[in-house]
Amino acid sequence: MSDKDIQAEEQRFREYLGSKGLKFTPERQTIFRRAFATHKHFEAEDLLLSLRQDHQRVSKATIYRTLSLLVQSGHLREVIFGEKHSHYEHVHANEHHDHLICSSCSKIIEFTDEAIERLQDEVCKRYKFKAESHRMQIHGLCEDCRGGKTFSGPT
Amino acid sequence: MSDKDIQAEEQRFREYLGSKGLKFTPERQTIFRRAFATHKHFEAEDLLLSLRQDHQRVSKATIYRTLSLLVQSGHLREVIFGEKHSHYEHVHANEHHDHLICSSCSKIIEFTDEAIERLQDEVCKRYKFKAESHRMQIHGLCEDCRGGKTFSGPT
DNA sequence: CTCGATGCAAAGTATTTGCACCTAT
DNA sequence: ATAGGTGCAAATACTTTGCATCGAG
Repeated sequence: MSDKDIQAEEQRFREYLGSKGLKFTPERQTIFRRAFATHKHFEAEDLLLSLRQDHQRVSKATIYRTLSLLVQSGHLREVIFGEKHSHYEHVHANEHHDHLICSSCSKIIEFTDEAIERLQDEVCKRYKFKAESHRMQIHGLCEDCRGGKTFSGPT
Repeated sequence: MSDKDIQAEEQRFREYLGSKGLKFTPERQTIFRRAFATHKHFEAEDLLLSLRQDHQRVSKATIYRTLSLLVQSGHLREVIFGEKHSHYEHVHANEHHDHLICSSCSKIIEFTDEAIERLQDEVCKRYKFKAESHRMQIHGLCEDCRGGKTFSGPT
């Protein structure tokens, strides 16, 4: 995602806030930019620490509140990897993908598969279900880890 | 799942415990039976309340400890629906399924789709990934909740 | 100026753990 | 007998909330 794209997204976030009578504060800008500066999954705590390292002080509460807004505005997507807390990833405009999660090294591989997407639509049709979002994860061992067979934990 | 099957599973759980030097206590039996008595998803708290209603007293700690054992023994599967806590479902021997989750009424519809399963295997092959388990969820509105709403699809 | 936003600390949830006593093997 | 199990309450981990103050629109 280019800087220009990020700028555009920031503008869109701004407009989203405006349309809801909410404000675009410096804190929200800081959080927005940091969330889009990284291209991997992160948790609320990661973001907090990352900002702290650069001496940007935003309270934990504001981070949670803003992440929630960014999910509502469609800028972030919540992904849950079997842990008890939320992970986020930013939405590169209309690009959906799913995840392969290595249970040994925790590596996360993203993939897309048109055929699977189509079949999901069919399943929905079968059940007269109106899909809003979906997520699919395959847990197992990645190429590197099947090799040495390092076994480290459950699913 | 028939009573006989459940008996057999209980026996298997007993053996699993034995093989690990663990004990088959009355509490574990109680929890095992209750977990298999219901055929829908449940949370730790549900199980606790259900037992309480029948005047079966098992501590919350023991429930958590036992559910964890049942996951390890392969009797339960953890399913996570985007909420912050775990849901469980018992594993009817080798029958895998996925979920449609209604965001309005929280109804959960189970489905299986051979074609999707096959495509998942292909994705794994593509990434040289050794799958151990996978989960797929589609969030949206169920037939009832779409209610009067006009069809949003084509035609 | 006026709502909405922020920080902080306290309150919630869901789950785990330390410990003294208990029990299946 | 003894390793492991149990209940309880306290501790965790993550997230939300109440409130006084602040600041964007």
